[in-house]
Amino acid sequence: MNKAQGAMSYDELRGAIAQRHRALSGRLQQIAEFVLDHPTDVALGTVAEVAQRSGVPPSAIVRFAHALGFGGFTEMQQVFRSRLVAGVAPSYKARLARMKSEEKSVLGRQPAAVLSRFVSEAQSALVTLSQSVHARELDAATAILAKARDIYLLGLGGSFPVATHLAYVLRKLGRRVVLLDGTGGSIHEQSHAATTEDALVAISFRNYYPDTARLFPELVARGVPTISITDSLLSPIVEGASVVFEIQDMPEPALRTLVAPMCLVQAMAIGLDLAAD
Amino acid sequence: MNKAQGAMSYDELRGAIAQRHRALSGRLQQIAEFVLDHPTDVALGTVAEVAQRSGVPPSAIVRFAHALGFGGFTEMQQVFRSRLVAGVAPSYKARLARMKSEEKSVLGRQPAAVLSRFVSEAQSALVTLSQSVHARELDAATAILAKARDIYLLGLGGSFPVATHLAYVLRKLGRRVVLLDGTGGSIHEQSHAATTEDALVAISFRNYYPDTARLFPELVARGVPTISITDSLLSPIVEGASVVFEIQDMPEPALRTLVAPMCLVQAMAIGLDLAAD
DNA sequence: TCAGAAATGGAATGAATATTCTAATCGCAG
DNA sequence: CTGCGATTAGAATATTCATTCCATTTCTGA
Repeated sequence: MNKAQGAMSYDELRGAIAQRHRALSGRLQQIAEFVLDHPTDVALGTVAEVAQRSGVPPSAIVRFAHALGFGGFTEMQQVFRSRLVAGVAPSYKARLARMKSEEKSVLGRQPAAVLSRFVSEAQSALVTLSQSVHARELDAATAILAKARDIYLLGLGGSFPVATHLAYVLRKLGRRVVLLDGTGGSIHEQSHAATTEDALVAISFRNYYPDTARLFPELVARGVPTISITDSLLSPIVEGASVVFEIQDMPEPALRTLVAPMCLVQAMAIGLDLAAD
Repeated sequence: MNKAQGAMSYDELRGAIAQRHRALSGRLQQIAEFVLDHPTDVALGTVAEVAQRSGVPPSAIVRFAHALGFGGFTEMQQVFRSRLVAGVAPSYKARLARMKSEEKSVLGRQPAAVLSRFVSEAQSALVTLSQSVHARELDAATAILAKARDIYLLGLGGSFPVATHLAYVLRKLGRRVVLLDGTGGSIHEQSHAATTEDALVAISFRNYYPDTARLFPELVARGVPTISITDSLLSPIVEGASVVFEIQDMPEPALRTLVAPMCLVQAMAIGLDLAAD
């Protein structure tokens, strides 16, 4: 009733409820048991819904929140909601908050701190990658590459390193690769020979490089099987693609690490090689 | 507008949004992009909040929901909430178990298994990186780059993606960069203008690219301050370097992920930018 | 350039919601 | 059995919210 409950984590709240459980009145104990058993209902439901499911009148729910030191049900609900967002987005929220705060502090500006920040960012990007990429897509992608005579790679601007890396690995594995980099003329000319017998791997993140957005539909229209690696289903290289890998939470261009797409393309290339035997 | 949207999963909704995106009007497209980027905000926020964060009037949000075939915002929100609920149920343990089982199942030859192997390799590479790089070296490196007029980047063969990535980030930050890639002539000519006022970042791993081994000593001899990123103190770009970053345990060329050097160069670039203010 | 159509923004509206208030009930000591 | 304080339930209330409506602006095609 007296504690400051301003910023409380879900686990702390669980502890507080368990601790005070004995001291609560009958109805309030009943509610305590319900909310610990059904935290998701509390997070997303209204007072009336929670009241009905736990078999108490709505006002009792509000009294329960008051007894725990919250200003009302809405305030308590925030804690239950934080549990949901923590479960679904281990990277996103924490990353934004951390970057914001560290960016301004003196500590965050020292190169060593910057490095450790990028390392942990890369870690979470890898976790997200392994969760969001499904076996079906990878199988489809390697199948396309296996049948391709020549493999065309389209990745410009910030995505160029990914394309060059994939080119390097594929060539090491003996595949015929055409890297569309615009050197010595237009990309159009470089890609002119691509047919339905070949394959295209396109990589593009915001802001989508104009040439990529322009060339991609042309190759799709010519019937070239296409694997897209991008950060949004709305990107210009999604429509018409045979396989799409979506890599979420790419930070702004200067801050993105490319760790996730680099890993992905390498897994594609090596997986292709292993499956071929 | 016509589909029955009764029971729709979050992934299905994503697909539907992406599919109709082009057919939507300007404002609605803007909202489509926002909701795909901030699904959590949509799940937990009110119409007014979502409207404000996405920079549109509340009525537009409702029209967006209608355009997708929902009866209103509340109906659409249910789908976004289902994502939160799904994310919290199979918690940490289940995810780990899934990775473990996938790793062993039916050989490690399936593409999905290959990906998870690269991911965990990359994870450990990042840990090693943050342990082996010391603040003193990073400070020295950023100091060199801060004083440099032009920054020359030398990374060929398998290291080329690292060089292009560093070039991209440095240019985004407004630095003058010369990427030594041998396009349109010899690398020697490209590097001819480098002086003691400039700086060189050299990246090379086994087997050391011949051109790199040849060019590096020349620039050192001309007194160009040099930062080397390599995998052994015996590599040809160590002797004479002002700062050396040694990244150990690099696998054979085709299998290496470049995750560690990518992170390192980015931390260098951003650290340089933050320290400059 | 103009007319018609589509889209947009903002205010108005009515529903839904959390909260408060009060009368009734319960528990309990004397 | 009685009276008092704590507790409760449900109605009343004030607030917040989603939705609708309409005047205005912005596209589109001739």
